[in-house]
Amino acid sequence: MVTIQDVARAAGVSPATVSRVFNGGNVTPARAQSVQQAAAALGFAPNRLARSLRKQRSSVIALLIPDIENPFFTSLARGVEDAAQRTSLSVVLCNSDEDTEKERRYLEVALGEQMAGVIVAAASQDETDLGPLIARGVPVVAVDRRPRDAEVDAVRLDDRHGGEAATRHLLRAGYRRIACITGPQGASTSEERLAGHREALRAAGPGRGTDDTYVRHADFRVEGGRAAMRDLLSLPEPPDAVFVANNLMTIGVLDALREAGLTPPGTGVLSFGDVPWASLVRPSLSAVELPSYELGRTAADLLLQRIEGGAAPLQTVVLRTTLQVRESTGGPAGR
Amino acid sequence: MVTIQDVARAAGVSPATVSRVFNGGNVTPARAQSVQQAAAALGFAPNRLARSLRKQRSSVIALLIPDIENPFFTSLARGVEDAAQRTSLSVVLCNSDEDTEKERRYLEVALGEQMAGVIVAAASQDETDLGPLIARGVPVVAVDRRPRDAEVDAVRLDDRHGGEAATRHLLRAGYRRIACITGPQGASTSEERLAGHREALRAAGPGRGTDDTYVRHADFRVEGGRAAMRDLLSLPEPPDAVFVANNLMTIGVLDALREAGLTPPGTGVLSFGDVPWASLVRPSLSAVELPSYELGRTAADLLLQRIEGGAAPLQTVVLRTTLQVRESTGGPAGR
DNA sequence: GCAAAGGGTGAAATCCTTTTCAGACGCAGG
DNA sequence: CCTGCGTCTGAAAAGGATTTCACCCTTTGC
Repeated sequence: MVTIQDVARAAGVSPATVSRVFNGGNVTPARAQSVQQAAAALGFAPNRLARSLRKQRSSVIALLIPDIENPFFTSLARGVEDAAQRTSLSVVLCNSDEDTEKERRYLEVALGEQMAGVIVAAASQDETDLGPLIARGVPVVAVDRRPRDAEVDAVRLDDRHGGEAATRHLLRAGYRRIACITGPQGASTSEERLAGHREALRAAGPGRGTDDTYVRHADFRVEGGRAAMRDLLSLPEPPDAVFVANNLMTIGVLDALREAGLTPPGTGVLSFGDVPWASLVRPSLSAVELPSYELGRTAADLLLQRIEGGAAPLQTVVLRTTLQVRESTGGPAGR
Repeated sequence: MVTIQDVARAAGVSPATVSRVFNGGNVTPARAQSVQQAAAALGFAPNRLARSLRKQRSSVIALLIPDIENPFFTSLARGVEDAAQRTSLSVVLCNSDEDTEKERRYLEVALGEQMAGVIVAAASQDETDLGPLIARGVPVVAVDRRPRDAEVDAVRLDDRHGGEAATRHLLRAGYRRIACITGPQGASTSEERLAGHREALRAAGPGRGTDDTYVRHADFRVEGGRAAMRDLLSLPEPPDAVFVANNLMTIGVLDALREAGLTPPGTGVLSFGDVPWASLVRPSLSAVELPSYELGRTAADLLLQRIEGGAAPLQTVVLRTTLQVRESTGGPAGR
């Protein structure tokens, strides 16, 4: 391995000078050039471990997401990348797979590798422990999901408002028995979206939105959505519409409906988050649109700001969701 | 930051002994226990930079993929992760976005961070330079796409055979003017799949499969597929079927067809790789099924083997694709 | 003409761990 | 009783960069 020493020797200078050439110290142009030449000739590439060890900070930031197969998160990842692109920091992506143990391992790596910062969409509200990172002063931004009690910057969606708008739309379209399939208990996004759903129901009439006959908790994945929908359809009085709290579960829901010989808008379906490759779905569905890319970009901007040393008070940025109405024919069958 | 020194002091031993406790050296049980306790009490987490620097190898492997928004690659990534899971190595994902410059940067990071190994689905057959990694003895496995002239282990699909099977299927179904939308020039997968397509045409009759009227090169993305299909449809005599060389482009193709008021199987569509969330597509499409997950797992197994020190001769593993016939109604309209 | 300021440079310390080396000790075999 | 071997331990070197410090040499300002 060719080291800074080798370059120094070849260029007839000290290692300190070589370092200055690469990091913008004061070096006379002539010397700088001969160092450049020597480095090029020897094929010198700085050892980033040594550099990071000395600087007590690496030039990598980690992005920790719970499901790499969900287009929402990959789009978010693109946003993070594009923001980081403009700096000298690299992004590495870690997929926790909604597994708190895997997540814990990745957080440990981030800490041990002295990463410059971490953006995390927490696998769990309670078990995700950002304490060690925060204690060591590593900048952390929570994105999408907020870990409880963590003193960190956060960027999230207006989940509650989005959920409310979704169910209100179904109500306006004339549906009467509106179910909600939300995510796992303990995820902030699950709870908030469900809360919005309940609020819309409550506003629609006294006594509504208080019982859980039509509420199901699933796992934010295709299979979970399918199972939950099957379960709802097996009720003596099945729902005539459903608000689904994420994109993947909606795919399962659509599949369960098809199985049962039902299709929107006969049964109303409103998804929180666009169904991936939505152009393929006929008839097209209304959905709450999520600014996933911007979520990532905003989180990255915030993180970069912190890394630069911004000691501003903690912020929470809430991005607006928008209801995208797409059904050609709205409302339940028979209307 | 609490270091191994602090633990040593607290436990009344030397740093060397603490290191031995954590890395399985010979230490008397009593001493070992007091070290464990001291470490726990102080919340000691080893500095992975220092460790890697000393060991000349980190415990991270990099997976470099060209498009994180393509479910084929995310599934591959899951395969890599699951294989690595069983070892003490962590996987970090890097998205090159089909951009050779970004890819170069990530390869530089992998080298500079002394990563234990690299799995790469190359953004380009020619510009992807694995030389420095190989020169320094870092194990590298090429997956899916093979960089030209690189002396590395490889795991890939039988692209040519898959392409041939696809077009042969369309021929058998009675289509006459079969187009091919393949990936960018210079990607090994593009070329091979196209070669298979041509071979099937040639086998069908003399003089066929030799001109490029119905061949388009696109970019493996939705938009590229859409544009290419529009272009094909604008021909004086448009094709009556198309073999599309990847999943995302197929989505664009289906969209372009819908625009033009066409649908399969009136116009035949055969995709290399399942259309994501295929359960949503009606009528369902035949496709060449790709073992994406196994591709990742196999590549990781191979890499891990190399990292362990296996000095076996270079291998290329070719995984079989299978034609999945799904159309309820086969063949062109009017048959 | 002199003092102060500041640019350019190299030696050496530093970051934190692993690993080598040598020494101390206990025990078995002769 | 001595030799030899294996286990356990700590001091110190090693890994490769950055950064501090001290020094020299020019300028600049008065």
